[in-house]
Amino acid sequence: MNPHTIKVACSNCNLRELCMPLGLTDAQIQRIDEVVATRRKIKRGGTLFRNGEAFTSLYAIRTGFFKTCVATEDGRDQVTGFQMAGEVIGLDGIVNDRHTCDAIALEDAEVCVMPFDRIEELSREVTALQSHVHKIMSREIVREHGVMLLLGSMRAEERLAAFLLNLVQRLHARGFSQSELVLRMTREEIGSYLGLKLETVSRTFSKFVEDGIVEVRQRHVRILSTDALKRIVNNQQACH
Amino acid sequence: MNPHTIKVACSNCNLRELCMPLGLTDAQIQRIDEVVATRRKIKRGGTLFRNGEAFTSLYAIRTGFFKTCVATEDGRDQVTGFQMAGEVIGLDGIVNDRHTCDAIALEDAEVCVMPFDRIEELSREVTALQSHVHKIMSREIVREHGVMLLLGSMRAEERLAAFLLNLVQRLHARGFSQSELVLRMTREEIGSYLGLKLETVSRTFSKFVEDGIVEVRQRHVRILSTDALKRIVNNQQACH
DNA sequence: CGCCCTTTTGACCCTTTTCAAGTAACGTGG
DNA sequence: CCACGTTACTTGAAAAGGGTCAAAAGGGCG
Repeated sequence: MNPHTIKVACSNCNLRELCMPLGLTDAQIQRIDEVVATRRKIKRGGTLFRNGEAFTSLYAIRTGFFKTCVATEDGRDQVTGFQMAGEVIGLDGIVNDRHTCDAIALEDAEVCVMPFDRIEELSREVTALQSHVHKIMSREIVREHGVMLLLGSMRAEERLAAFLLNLVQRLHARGFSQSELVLRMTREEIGSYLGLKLETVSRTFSKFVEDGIVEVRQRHVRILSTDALKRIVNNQQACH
Repeated sequence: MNPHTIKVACSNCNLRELCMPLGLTDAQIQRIDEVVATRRKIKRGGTLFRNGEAFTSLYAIRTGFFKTCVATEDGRDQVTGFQMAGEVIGLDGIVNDRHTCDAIALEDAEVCVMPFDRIEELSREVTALQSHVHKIMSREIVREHGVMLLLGSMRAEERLAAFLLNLVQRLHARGFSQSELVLRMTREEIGSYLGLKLETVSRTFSKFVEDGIVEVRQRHVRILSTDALKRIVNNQQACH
């Protein structure tokens, strides 16, 4: 065996608490290692799966950053989410055994391939895994409710503020800064996610900079006032 | 036993093919009857569950029509979906053991109460049920992708056209007309779902009427040209 | 070093919202 | 069954928020 191929199992993965259930016995953790069949590396710009492809597996992101997007025949396109380490993608494929969106890596990435039939088999035996799978799917449904609220009832500034707060909060949960982040996506991709044109995203960033709420240098963003962003999302008066 | 209380089980429910898996053995169908604990009637305007309430069960709609909506503290409100007979609601509650949206009956309704712990227990034994639960959740995720596309990239006419086509298609699958429908919700609720103000919904209906695409009398809608609606959704030229 | 992609900014236009007024339908109670 | 109050719906006019088009500047990668 190649000495460089370190056996990386869920049982000793530092992301386990993000993508796997807690409070398992050692025996159960051993079994859950069986869920991950292989790993797969995807280069920046590469696709993990595409609309129409056969669904076989869910993917847990080990490193890197993805976007998922849906498209229509007439060329409309919508980013449905941005996913980072510890998050699971591919749930859309379960219902029809085909993926209905594209998953594209926004930076070099590595995922754990978890064949879905194996997940189903094992979750019949390990109750904690069964519950975990249900919670992951439910969490995605609730997340999308939030996006619908954003798209349906917020103005441009509110959308961008909510977006930044959400990103930085998820990054912070992974040990990164609460106030600084590097965007992995273009203004156009942000706009597609937020239901705005890229020019509007750019202008809104500029407005935030003018108002002293954030500093922006390219894709590097430093949040100067989290509270101001929260006030914008909550549609409150600035009470400097 | 009350002679008026007819035992209504999944095994002889004509909606079974909508809310339960197909191709079961008789023995499996018997077991699945155990999933439904009770039934519950909700009057028009009543709530099936509310944001913050403890999650215990999923609900299969037997009769009636529901809306689900999320809200923020600052009074923002978003209808996340309209549900009809044979559809399952409550999936949002799984992740945190609390509901995160309200489910409100838009007409007198009856639901089958399916305690979730019982569903999980039984789906460990009946593979078809397990698979079915996964597909229902995945279907909801895919549906919401479609709503995100609508909210993020369509104009008012396109949204309303897509909405009408979706409604009539689901009603047709339940044996109703392909071209006539009765809206169970107000213009305001349609607007909330579509990310539009009620005035815009009203104006867009009026425009469709002017163009001879639909007839509207209050909540009664007759679709005169399904093709025209499809062309609007697909952003195509009218080719009279 | 140079090309290309991304981003910014301006000016103008279009869609939708806002505000307002009036009308129609519905349900409730007498 | 009718009158009344309430809610839902329609329509107009003005305003605002984003979109579109265009041009130019800034970075990054080969």
